[in-house]
Amino acid sequence: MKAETNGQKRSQSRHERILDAALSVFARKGYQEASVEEIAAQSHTSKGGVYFHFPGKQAIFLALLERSAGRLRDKVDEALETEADPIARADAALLAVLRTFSRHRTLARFFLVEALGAGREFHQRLALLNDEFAGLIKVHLDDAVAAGLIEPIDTEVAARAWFGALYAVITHWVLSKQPASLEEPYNALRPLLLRSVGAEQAIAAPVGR
Amino acid sequence: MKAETNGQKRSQSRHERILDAALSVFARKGYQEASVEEIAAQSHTSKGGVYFHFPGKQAIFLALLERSAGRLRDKVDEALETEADPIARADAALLAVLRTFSRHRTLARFFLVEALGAGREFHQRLALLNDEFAGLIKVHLDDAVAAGLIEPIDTEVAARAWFGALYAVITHWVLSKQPASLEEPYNALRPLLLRSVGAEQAIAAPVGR
DNA sequence: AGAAACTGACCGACGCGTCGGTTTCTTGAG
DNA sequence: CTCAAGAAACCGACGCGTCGGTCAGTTTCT
Repeated sequence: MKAETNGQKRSQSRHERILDAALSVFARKGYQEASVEEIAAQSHTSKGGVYFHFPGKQAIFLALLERSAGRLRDKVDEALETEADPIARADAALLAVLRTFSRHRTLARFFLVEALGAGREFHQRLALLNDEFAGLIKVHLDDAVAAGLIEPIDTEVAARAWFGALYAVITHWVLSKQPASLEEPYNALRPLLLRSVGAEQAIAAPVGR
Repeated sequence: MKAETNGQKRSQSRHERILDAALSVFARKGYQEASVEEIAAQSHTSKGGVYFHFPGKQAIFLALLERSAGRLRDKVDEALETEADPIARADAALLAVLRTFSRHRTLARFFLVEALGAGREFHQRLALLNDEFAGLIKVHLDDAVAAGLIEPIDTEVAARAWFGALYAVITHWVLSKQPASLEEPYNALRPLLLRSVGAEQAIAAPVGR
């Protein structure tokens, strides 16, 4: 199919431009305060143009959420491929998330702060995404237990605790302006997480920059 | 001064009733969806009556936040008095928070979920409250380090990690309907937290019900 | 020529906050 | 104790700004 016409290309790029603008506006103003008009202006189109591509404001937000989650997922998957040891894989996943957010503060703000303020309709989707990531950690902790690397623990709770700890550290970084890098606090966090599941021997050198 | 007149008493109780209603409505609908009208109805008063006691919707929310935070603080302070050992004190603080939320799901939902969705104006205040609680944990971890109970670590990050872990576990409990009690997951969480700061010897029997 | 993409003026719902008016309480003089 | 007068508390209809969403008309592509 030679469906890759100019029209579709134009449409495609406009579609992306709208999402880019939405990310910027949502991160800057929050969901409620962001107006469709402003997203339209920032993507160099008009309100009607936006409504040609999306059925409504909510859909823009959801689409942006999915796109962002997908990109984050890709980063994590990519990082997972470089490690074999279960503990190292979990560690790599956390580090990948942290590095992505570290480079894209806007994304971090959107994901961790503004998404929660977007309204009841999104809590469900957000909870699923959180569960997905916590579940990812859990899988590797389970592997580590199975491999005898760490002693048996409640990996469900451990995974959620890791997730929450990472979440708290990143969110604090997003909301304050202090630490230039996220990797510095992570170097302090990592040993804590590893020790918490009884994997002190796995504590390696600090992550480089 | 015998200012404790009937009028002030009536006013006081109405004031409280409005906050009680606001807690219920905010927890049920979220900040944006909650209407002042509905809060008025639920507190058996009128819109004008509400506006006599509060300058606006935002002020109601803020007042409720402060009242709730104060009550939680009291619970924590109370729990702290029963323990002497720094690690036990930090543990007691966490448990007090957990138990309070466990008993008042509405409060938990308001504090941990809806408050974030209330808008940009509240992030500052919320961040301060979080810092306050994380700071409380930090103090006791510092004490534990000073007393040689645990080895020196970055207590700032450790405190935030503890906070985040607790936060994640409670939030998951709020959003899902599964575990009847919060104390069960906490019994799994506690050893993790203690181990994370190298205080395994302090792991005592599970908390009773 | 016809379809797809886009424009922006306009509509309508929604809900916060206001305000003139009413009820309930407090006070103190008779 | 009684009652008038002022203060405090309360009521609810309405004004008004805001913004998501619509649509008839225009431009750009195939």
